Amino acid sequence: MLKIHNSLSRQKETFKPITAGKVNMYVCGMTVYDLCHVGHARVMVVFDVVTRYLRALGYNVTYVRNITDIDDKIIKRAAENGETIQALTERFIAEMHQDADALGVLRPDLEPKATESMPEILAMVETLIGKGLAYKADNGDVYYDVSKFEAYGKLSGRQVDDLRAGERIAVNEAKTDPLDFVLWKAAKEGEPAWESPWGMGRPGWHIECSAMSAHCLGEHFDIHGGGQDLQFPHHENEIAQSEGAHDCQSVNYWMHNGFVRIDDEKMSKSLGNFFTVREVLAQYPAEAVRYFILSSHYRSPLNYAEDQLEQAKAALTRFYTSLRDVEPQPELNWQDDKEFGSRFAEAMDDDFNTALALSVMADVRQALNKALENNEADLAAYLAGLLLSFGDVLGLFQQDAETFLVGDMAEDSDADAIDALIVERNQARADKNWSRADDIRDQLSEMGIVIEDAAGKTSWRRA
RNA sequence: GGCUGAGUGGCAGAGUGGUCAUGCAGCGGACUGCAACUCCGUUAACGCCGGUUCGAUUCCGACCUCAGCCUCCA
Repeated sequence: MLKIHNSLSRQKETFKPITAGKVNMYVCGMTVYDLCHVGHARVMVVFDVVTRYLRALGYNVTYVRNITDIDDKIIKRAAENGETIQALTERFIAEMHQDADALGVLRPDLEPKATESMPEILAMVETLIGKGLAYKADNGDVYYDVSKFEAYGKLSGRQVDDLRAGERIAVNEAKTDPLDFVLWKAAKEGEPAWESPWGMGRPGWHIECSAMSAHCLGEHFDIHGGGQDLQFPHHENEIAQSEGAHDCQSVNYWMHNGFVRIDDEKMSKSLGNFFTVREVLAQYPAEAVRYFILSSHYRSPLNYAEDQLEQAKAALTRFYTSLRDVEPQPELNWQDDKEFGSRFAEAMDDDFNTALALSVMADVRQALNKALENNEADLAAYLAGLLLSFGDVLGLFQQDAETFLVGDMAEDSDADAIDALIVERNQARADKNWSRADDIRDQLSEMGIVIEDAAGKTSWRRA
C-alpha cells in the first residue's frame, strides 16, 4: 500500500486516488529564461520516478508539468539579450527538453504554457473578483485579498498574524494588505501585454498554475508537486486561488522535494552557487547524475559534490559490469518476485524511498554475481531481468551495458588500437612475458582503459 | 523574531525500542603470473543532557548545532 508524505498534514498518508485506477498529477516546472541547474534536475527526476512507479502500480497517470514563459526575469533577460521573449523561451524550452531527455526523464503528458492559457487565467481572475476575493487596485493591478480566505496558511503552517509581523514583507502602497498578492499586473511601457477587463497587462506568477491545473486536470486532483521553496508563498497562494474560485478542495496530496545543496547551502540562482545540468553532463554520465539524485530520499537535502558523482558512477559501473555478460530474461515483472520484488515495493511504497530501493537492487546484483560464479545460467538470466525491471521504475539501466562501460564504439577512434593492444598483451601473457604484458596494461591505463581478465576472455572499460 | 525540517560509522545514506541496512573506502582471505573484476569474512555509528523502560540511536523533555521558508527561486 503506497504511502505519500503530504505537506498539508506533514504526515505520511495512505494514497487513495479520487477515481479508482486514475491519478492526476501536476508539478510546477521551469521558468524558461536560462539553462536548468541541478536543482531543476532533481525535480524532474524525482517526479519522473513518482510517475513511473504509479504507472508500475497500474494507475493511469496524467502528468502535467507547466512551463512559465512570461515573467519579470524573462522580460529582463530577453531585453538584455536583445531578442524577443518568444525566441528566448523557445530556445530554453528546447534546452530543458534536451537535459530532461539526457537524464532519462520521460516527457510529461501535458506541458501547458502560461502564454497559451490566457483565457483560463482571465476567467479565474474574474471569478475571484466576482466572489469578492480579489480587487483592482489604484495602480491597475489586481490583487488577491488574503484576509477573505479563511484557510490561508494551511499548507505552510503559518498564521496570517505571524506573516504580518514579519519584517521582510515588501511594502507596496497599492495593496490593501501587505500579504495580498498580485493576480494581474498592469502593463508597463514596452512590456508584453494581453487584453483584459482591467486593461492591458499580464498574469501574476501564482495564477497560471491554478488556471492550468484546473484546466488540464479538473478543479480537484490527486497530487501536486514541486520544490520545497514553492510551498510558501507559491503553493499557499495557489490554494487560495483555486479553492477560493472553485469552493472545493483543490489537491489531495502535496509533495515537496528537498533542495540540492553545495557546501551545506542551498543551490540557487540568486546565490549564484549553481551548476547547470549541462556542465555536470560534460563531466559525468547522465545516468550517474540520475543515480546520485535517487541515492537519497526525495525530501532530504542532497549535497552536491564531485565525490558523490564519482560514487554514483562507480556504483553504476558495478551494476553494468554484472549485467555485461548475461542475457537477461525478457519481459520480466519485478512485482512477481517474492523476495526482492516485495522488498522493493515496500521501499517504494514508503513515500518513494529510492535510496532503500537501490540497496535492494545492490542485493540483487550480488545474487547475480554469485549465480554467474556458480554457472547458474537460468538464475543469472532471471536476476539480470529482475534488475532491468527495477531499472524501468527508477529509469536506470536503460542503455546497453557495453555502451555504458566502453562508450559508443562507432564514434570511438581508439577502439581498434585498444583491441590490438589487448591481443598483443594476451600473446605476451601466453608467452609468460609478464613485463611486456604489464607494460601494455600500463599503457592502456594511461589511455583511461581498465583491463579485466576473465577466464579465457579479456574485456575492458573506461575508467 | 515566527514557522518547518535535520543531526547515524572515514565518506554517502536507509532504518529500528532488544540479532544484518546498503554503496564507496579500510582490513584479512579466495581467485589471478601480478593486477582488475568477483566472492567470503571483518572493523566501525547513532549531537549533548535528563526522563520513561528490564532495555533507547529509535519514545518524551531541555539544550547545542545546521539547513530551509517568511523576498524571485525547483
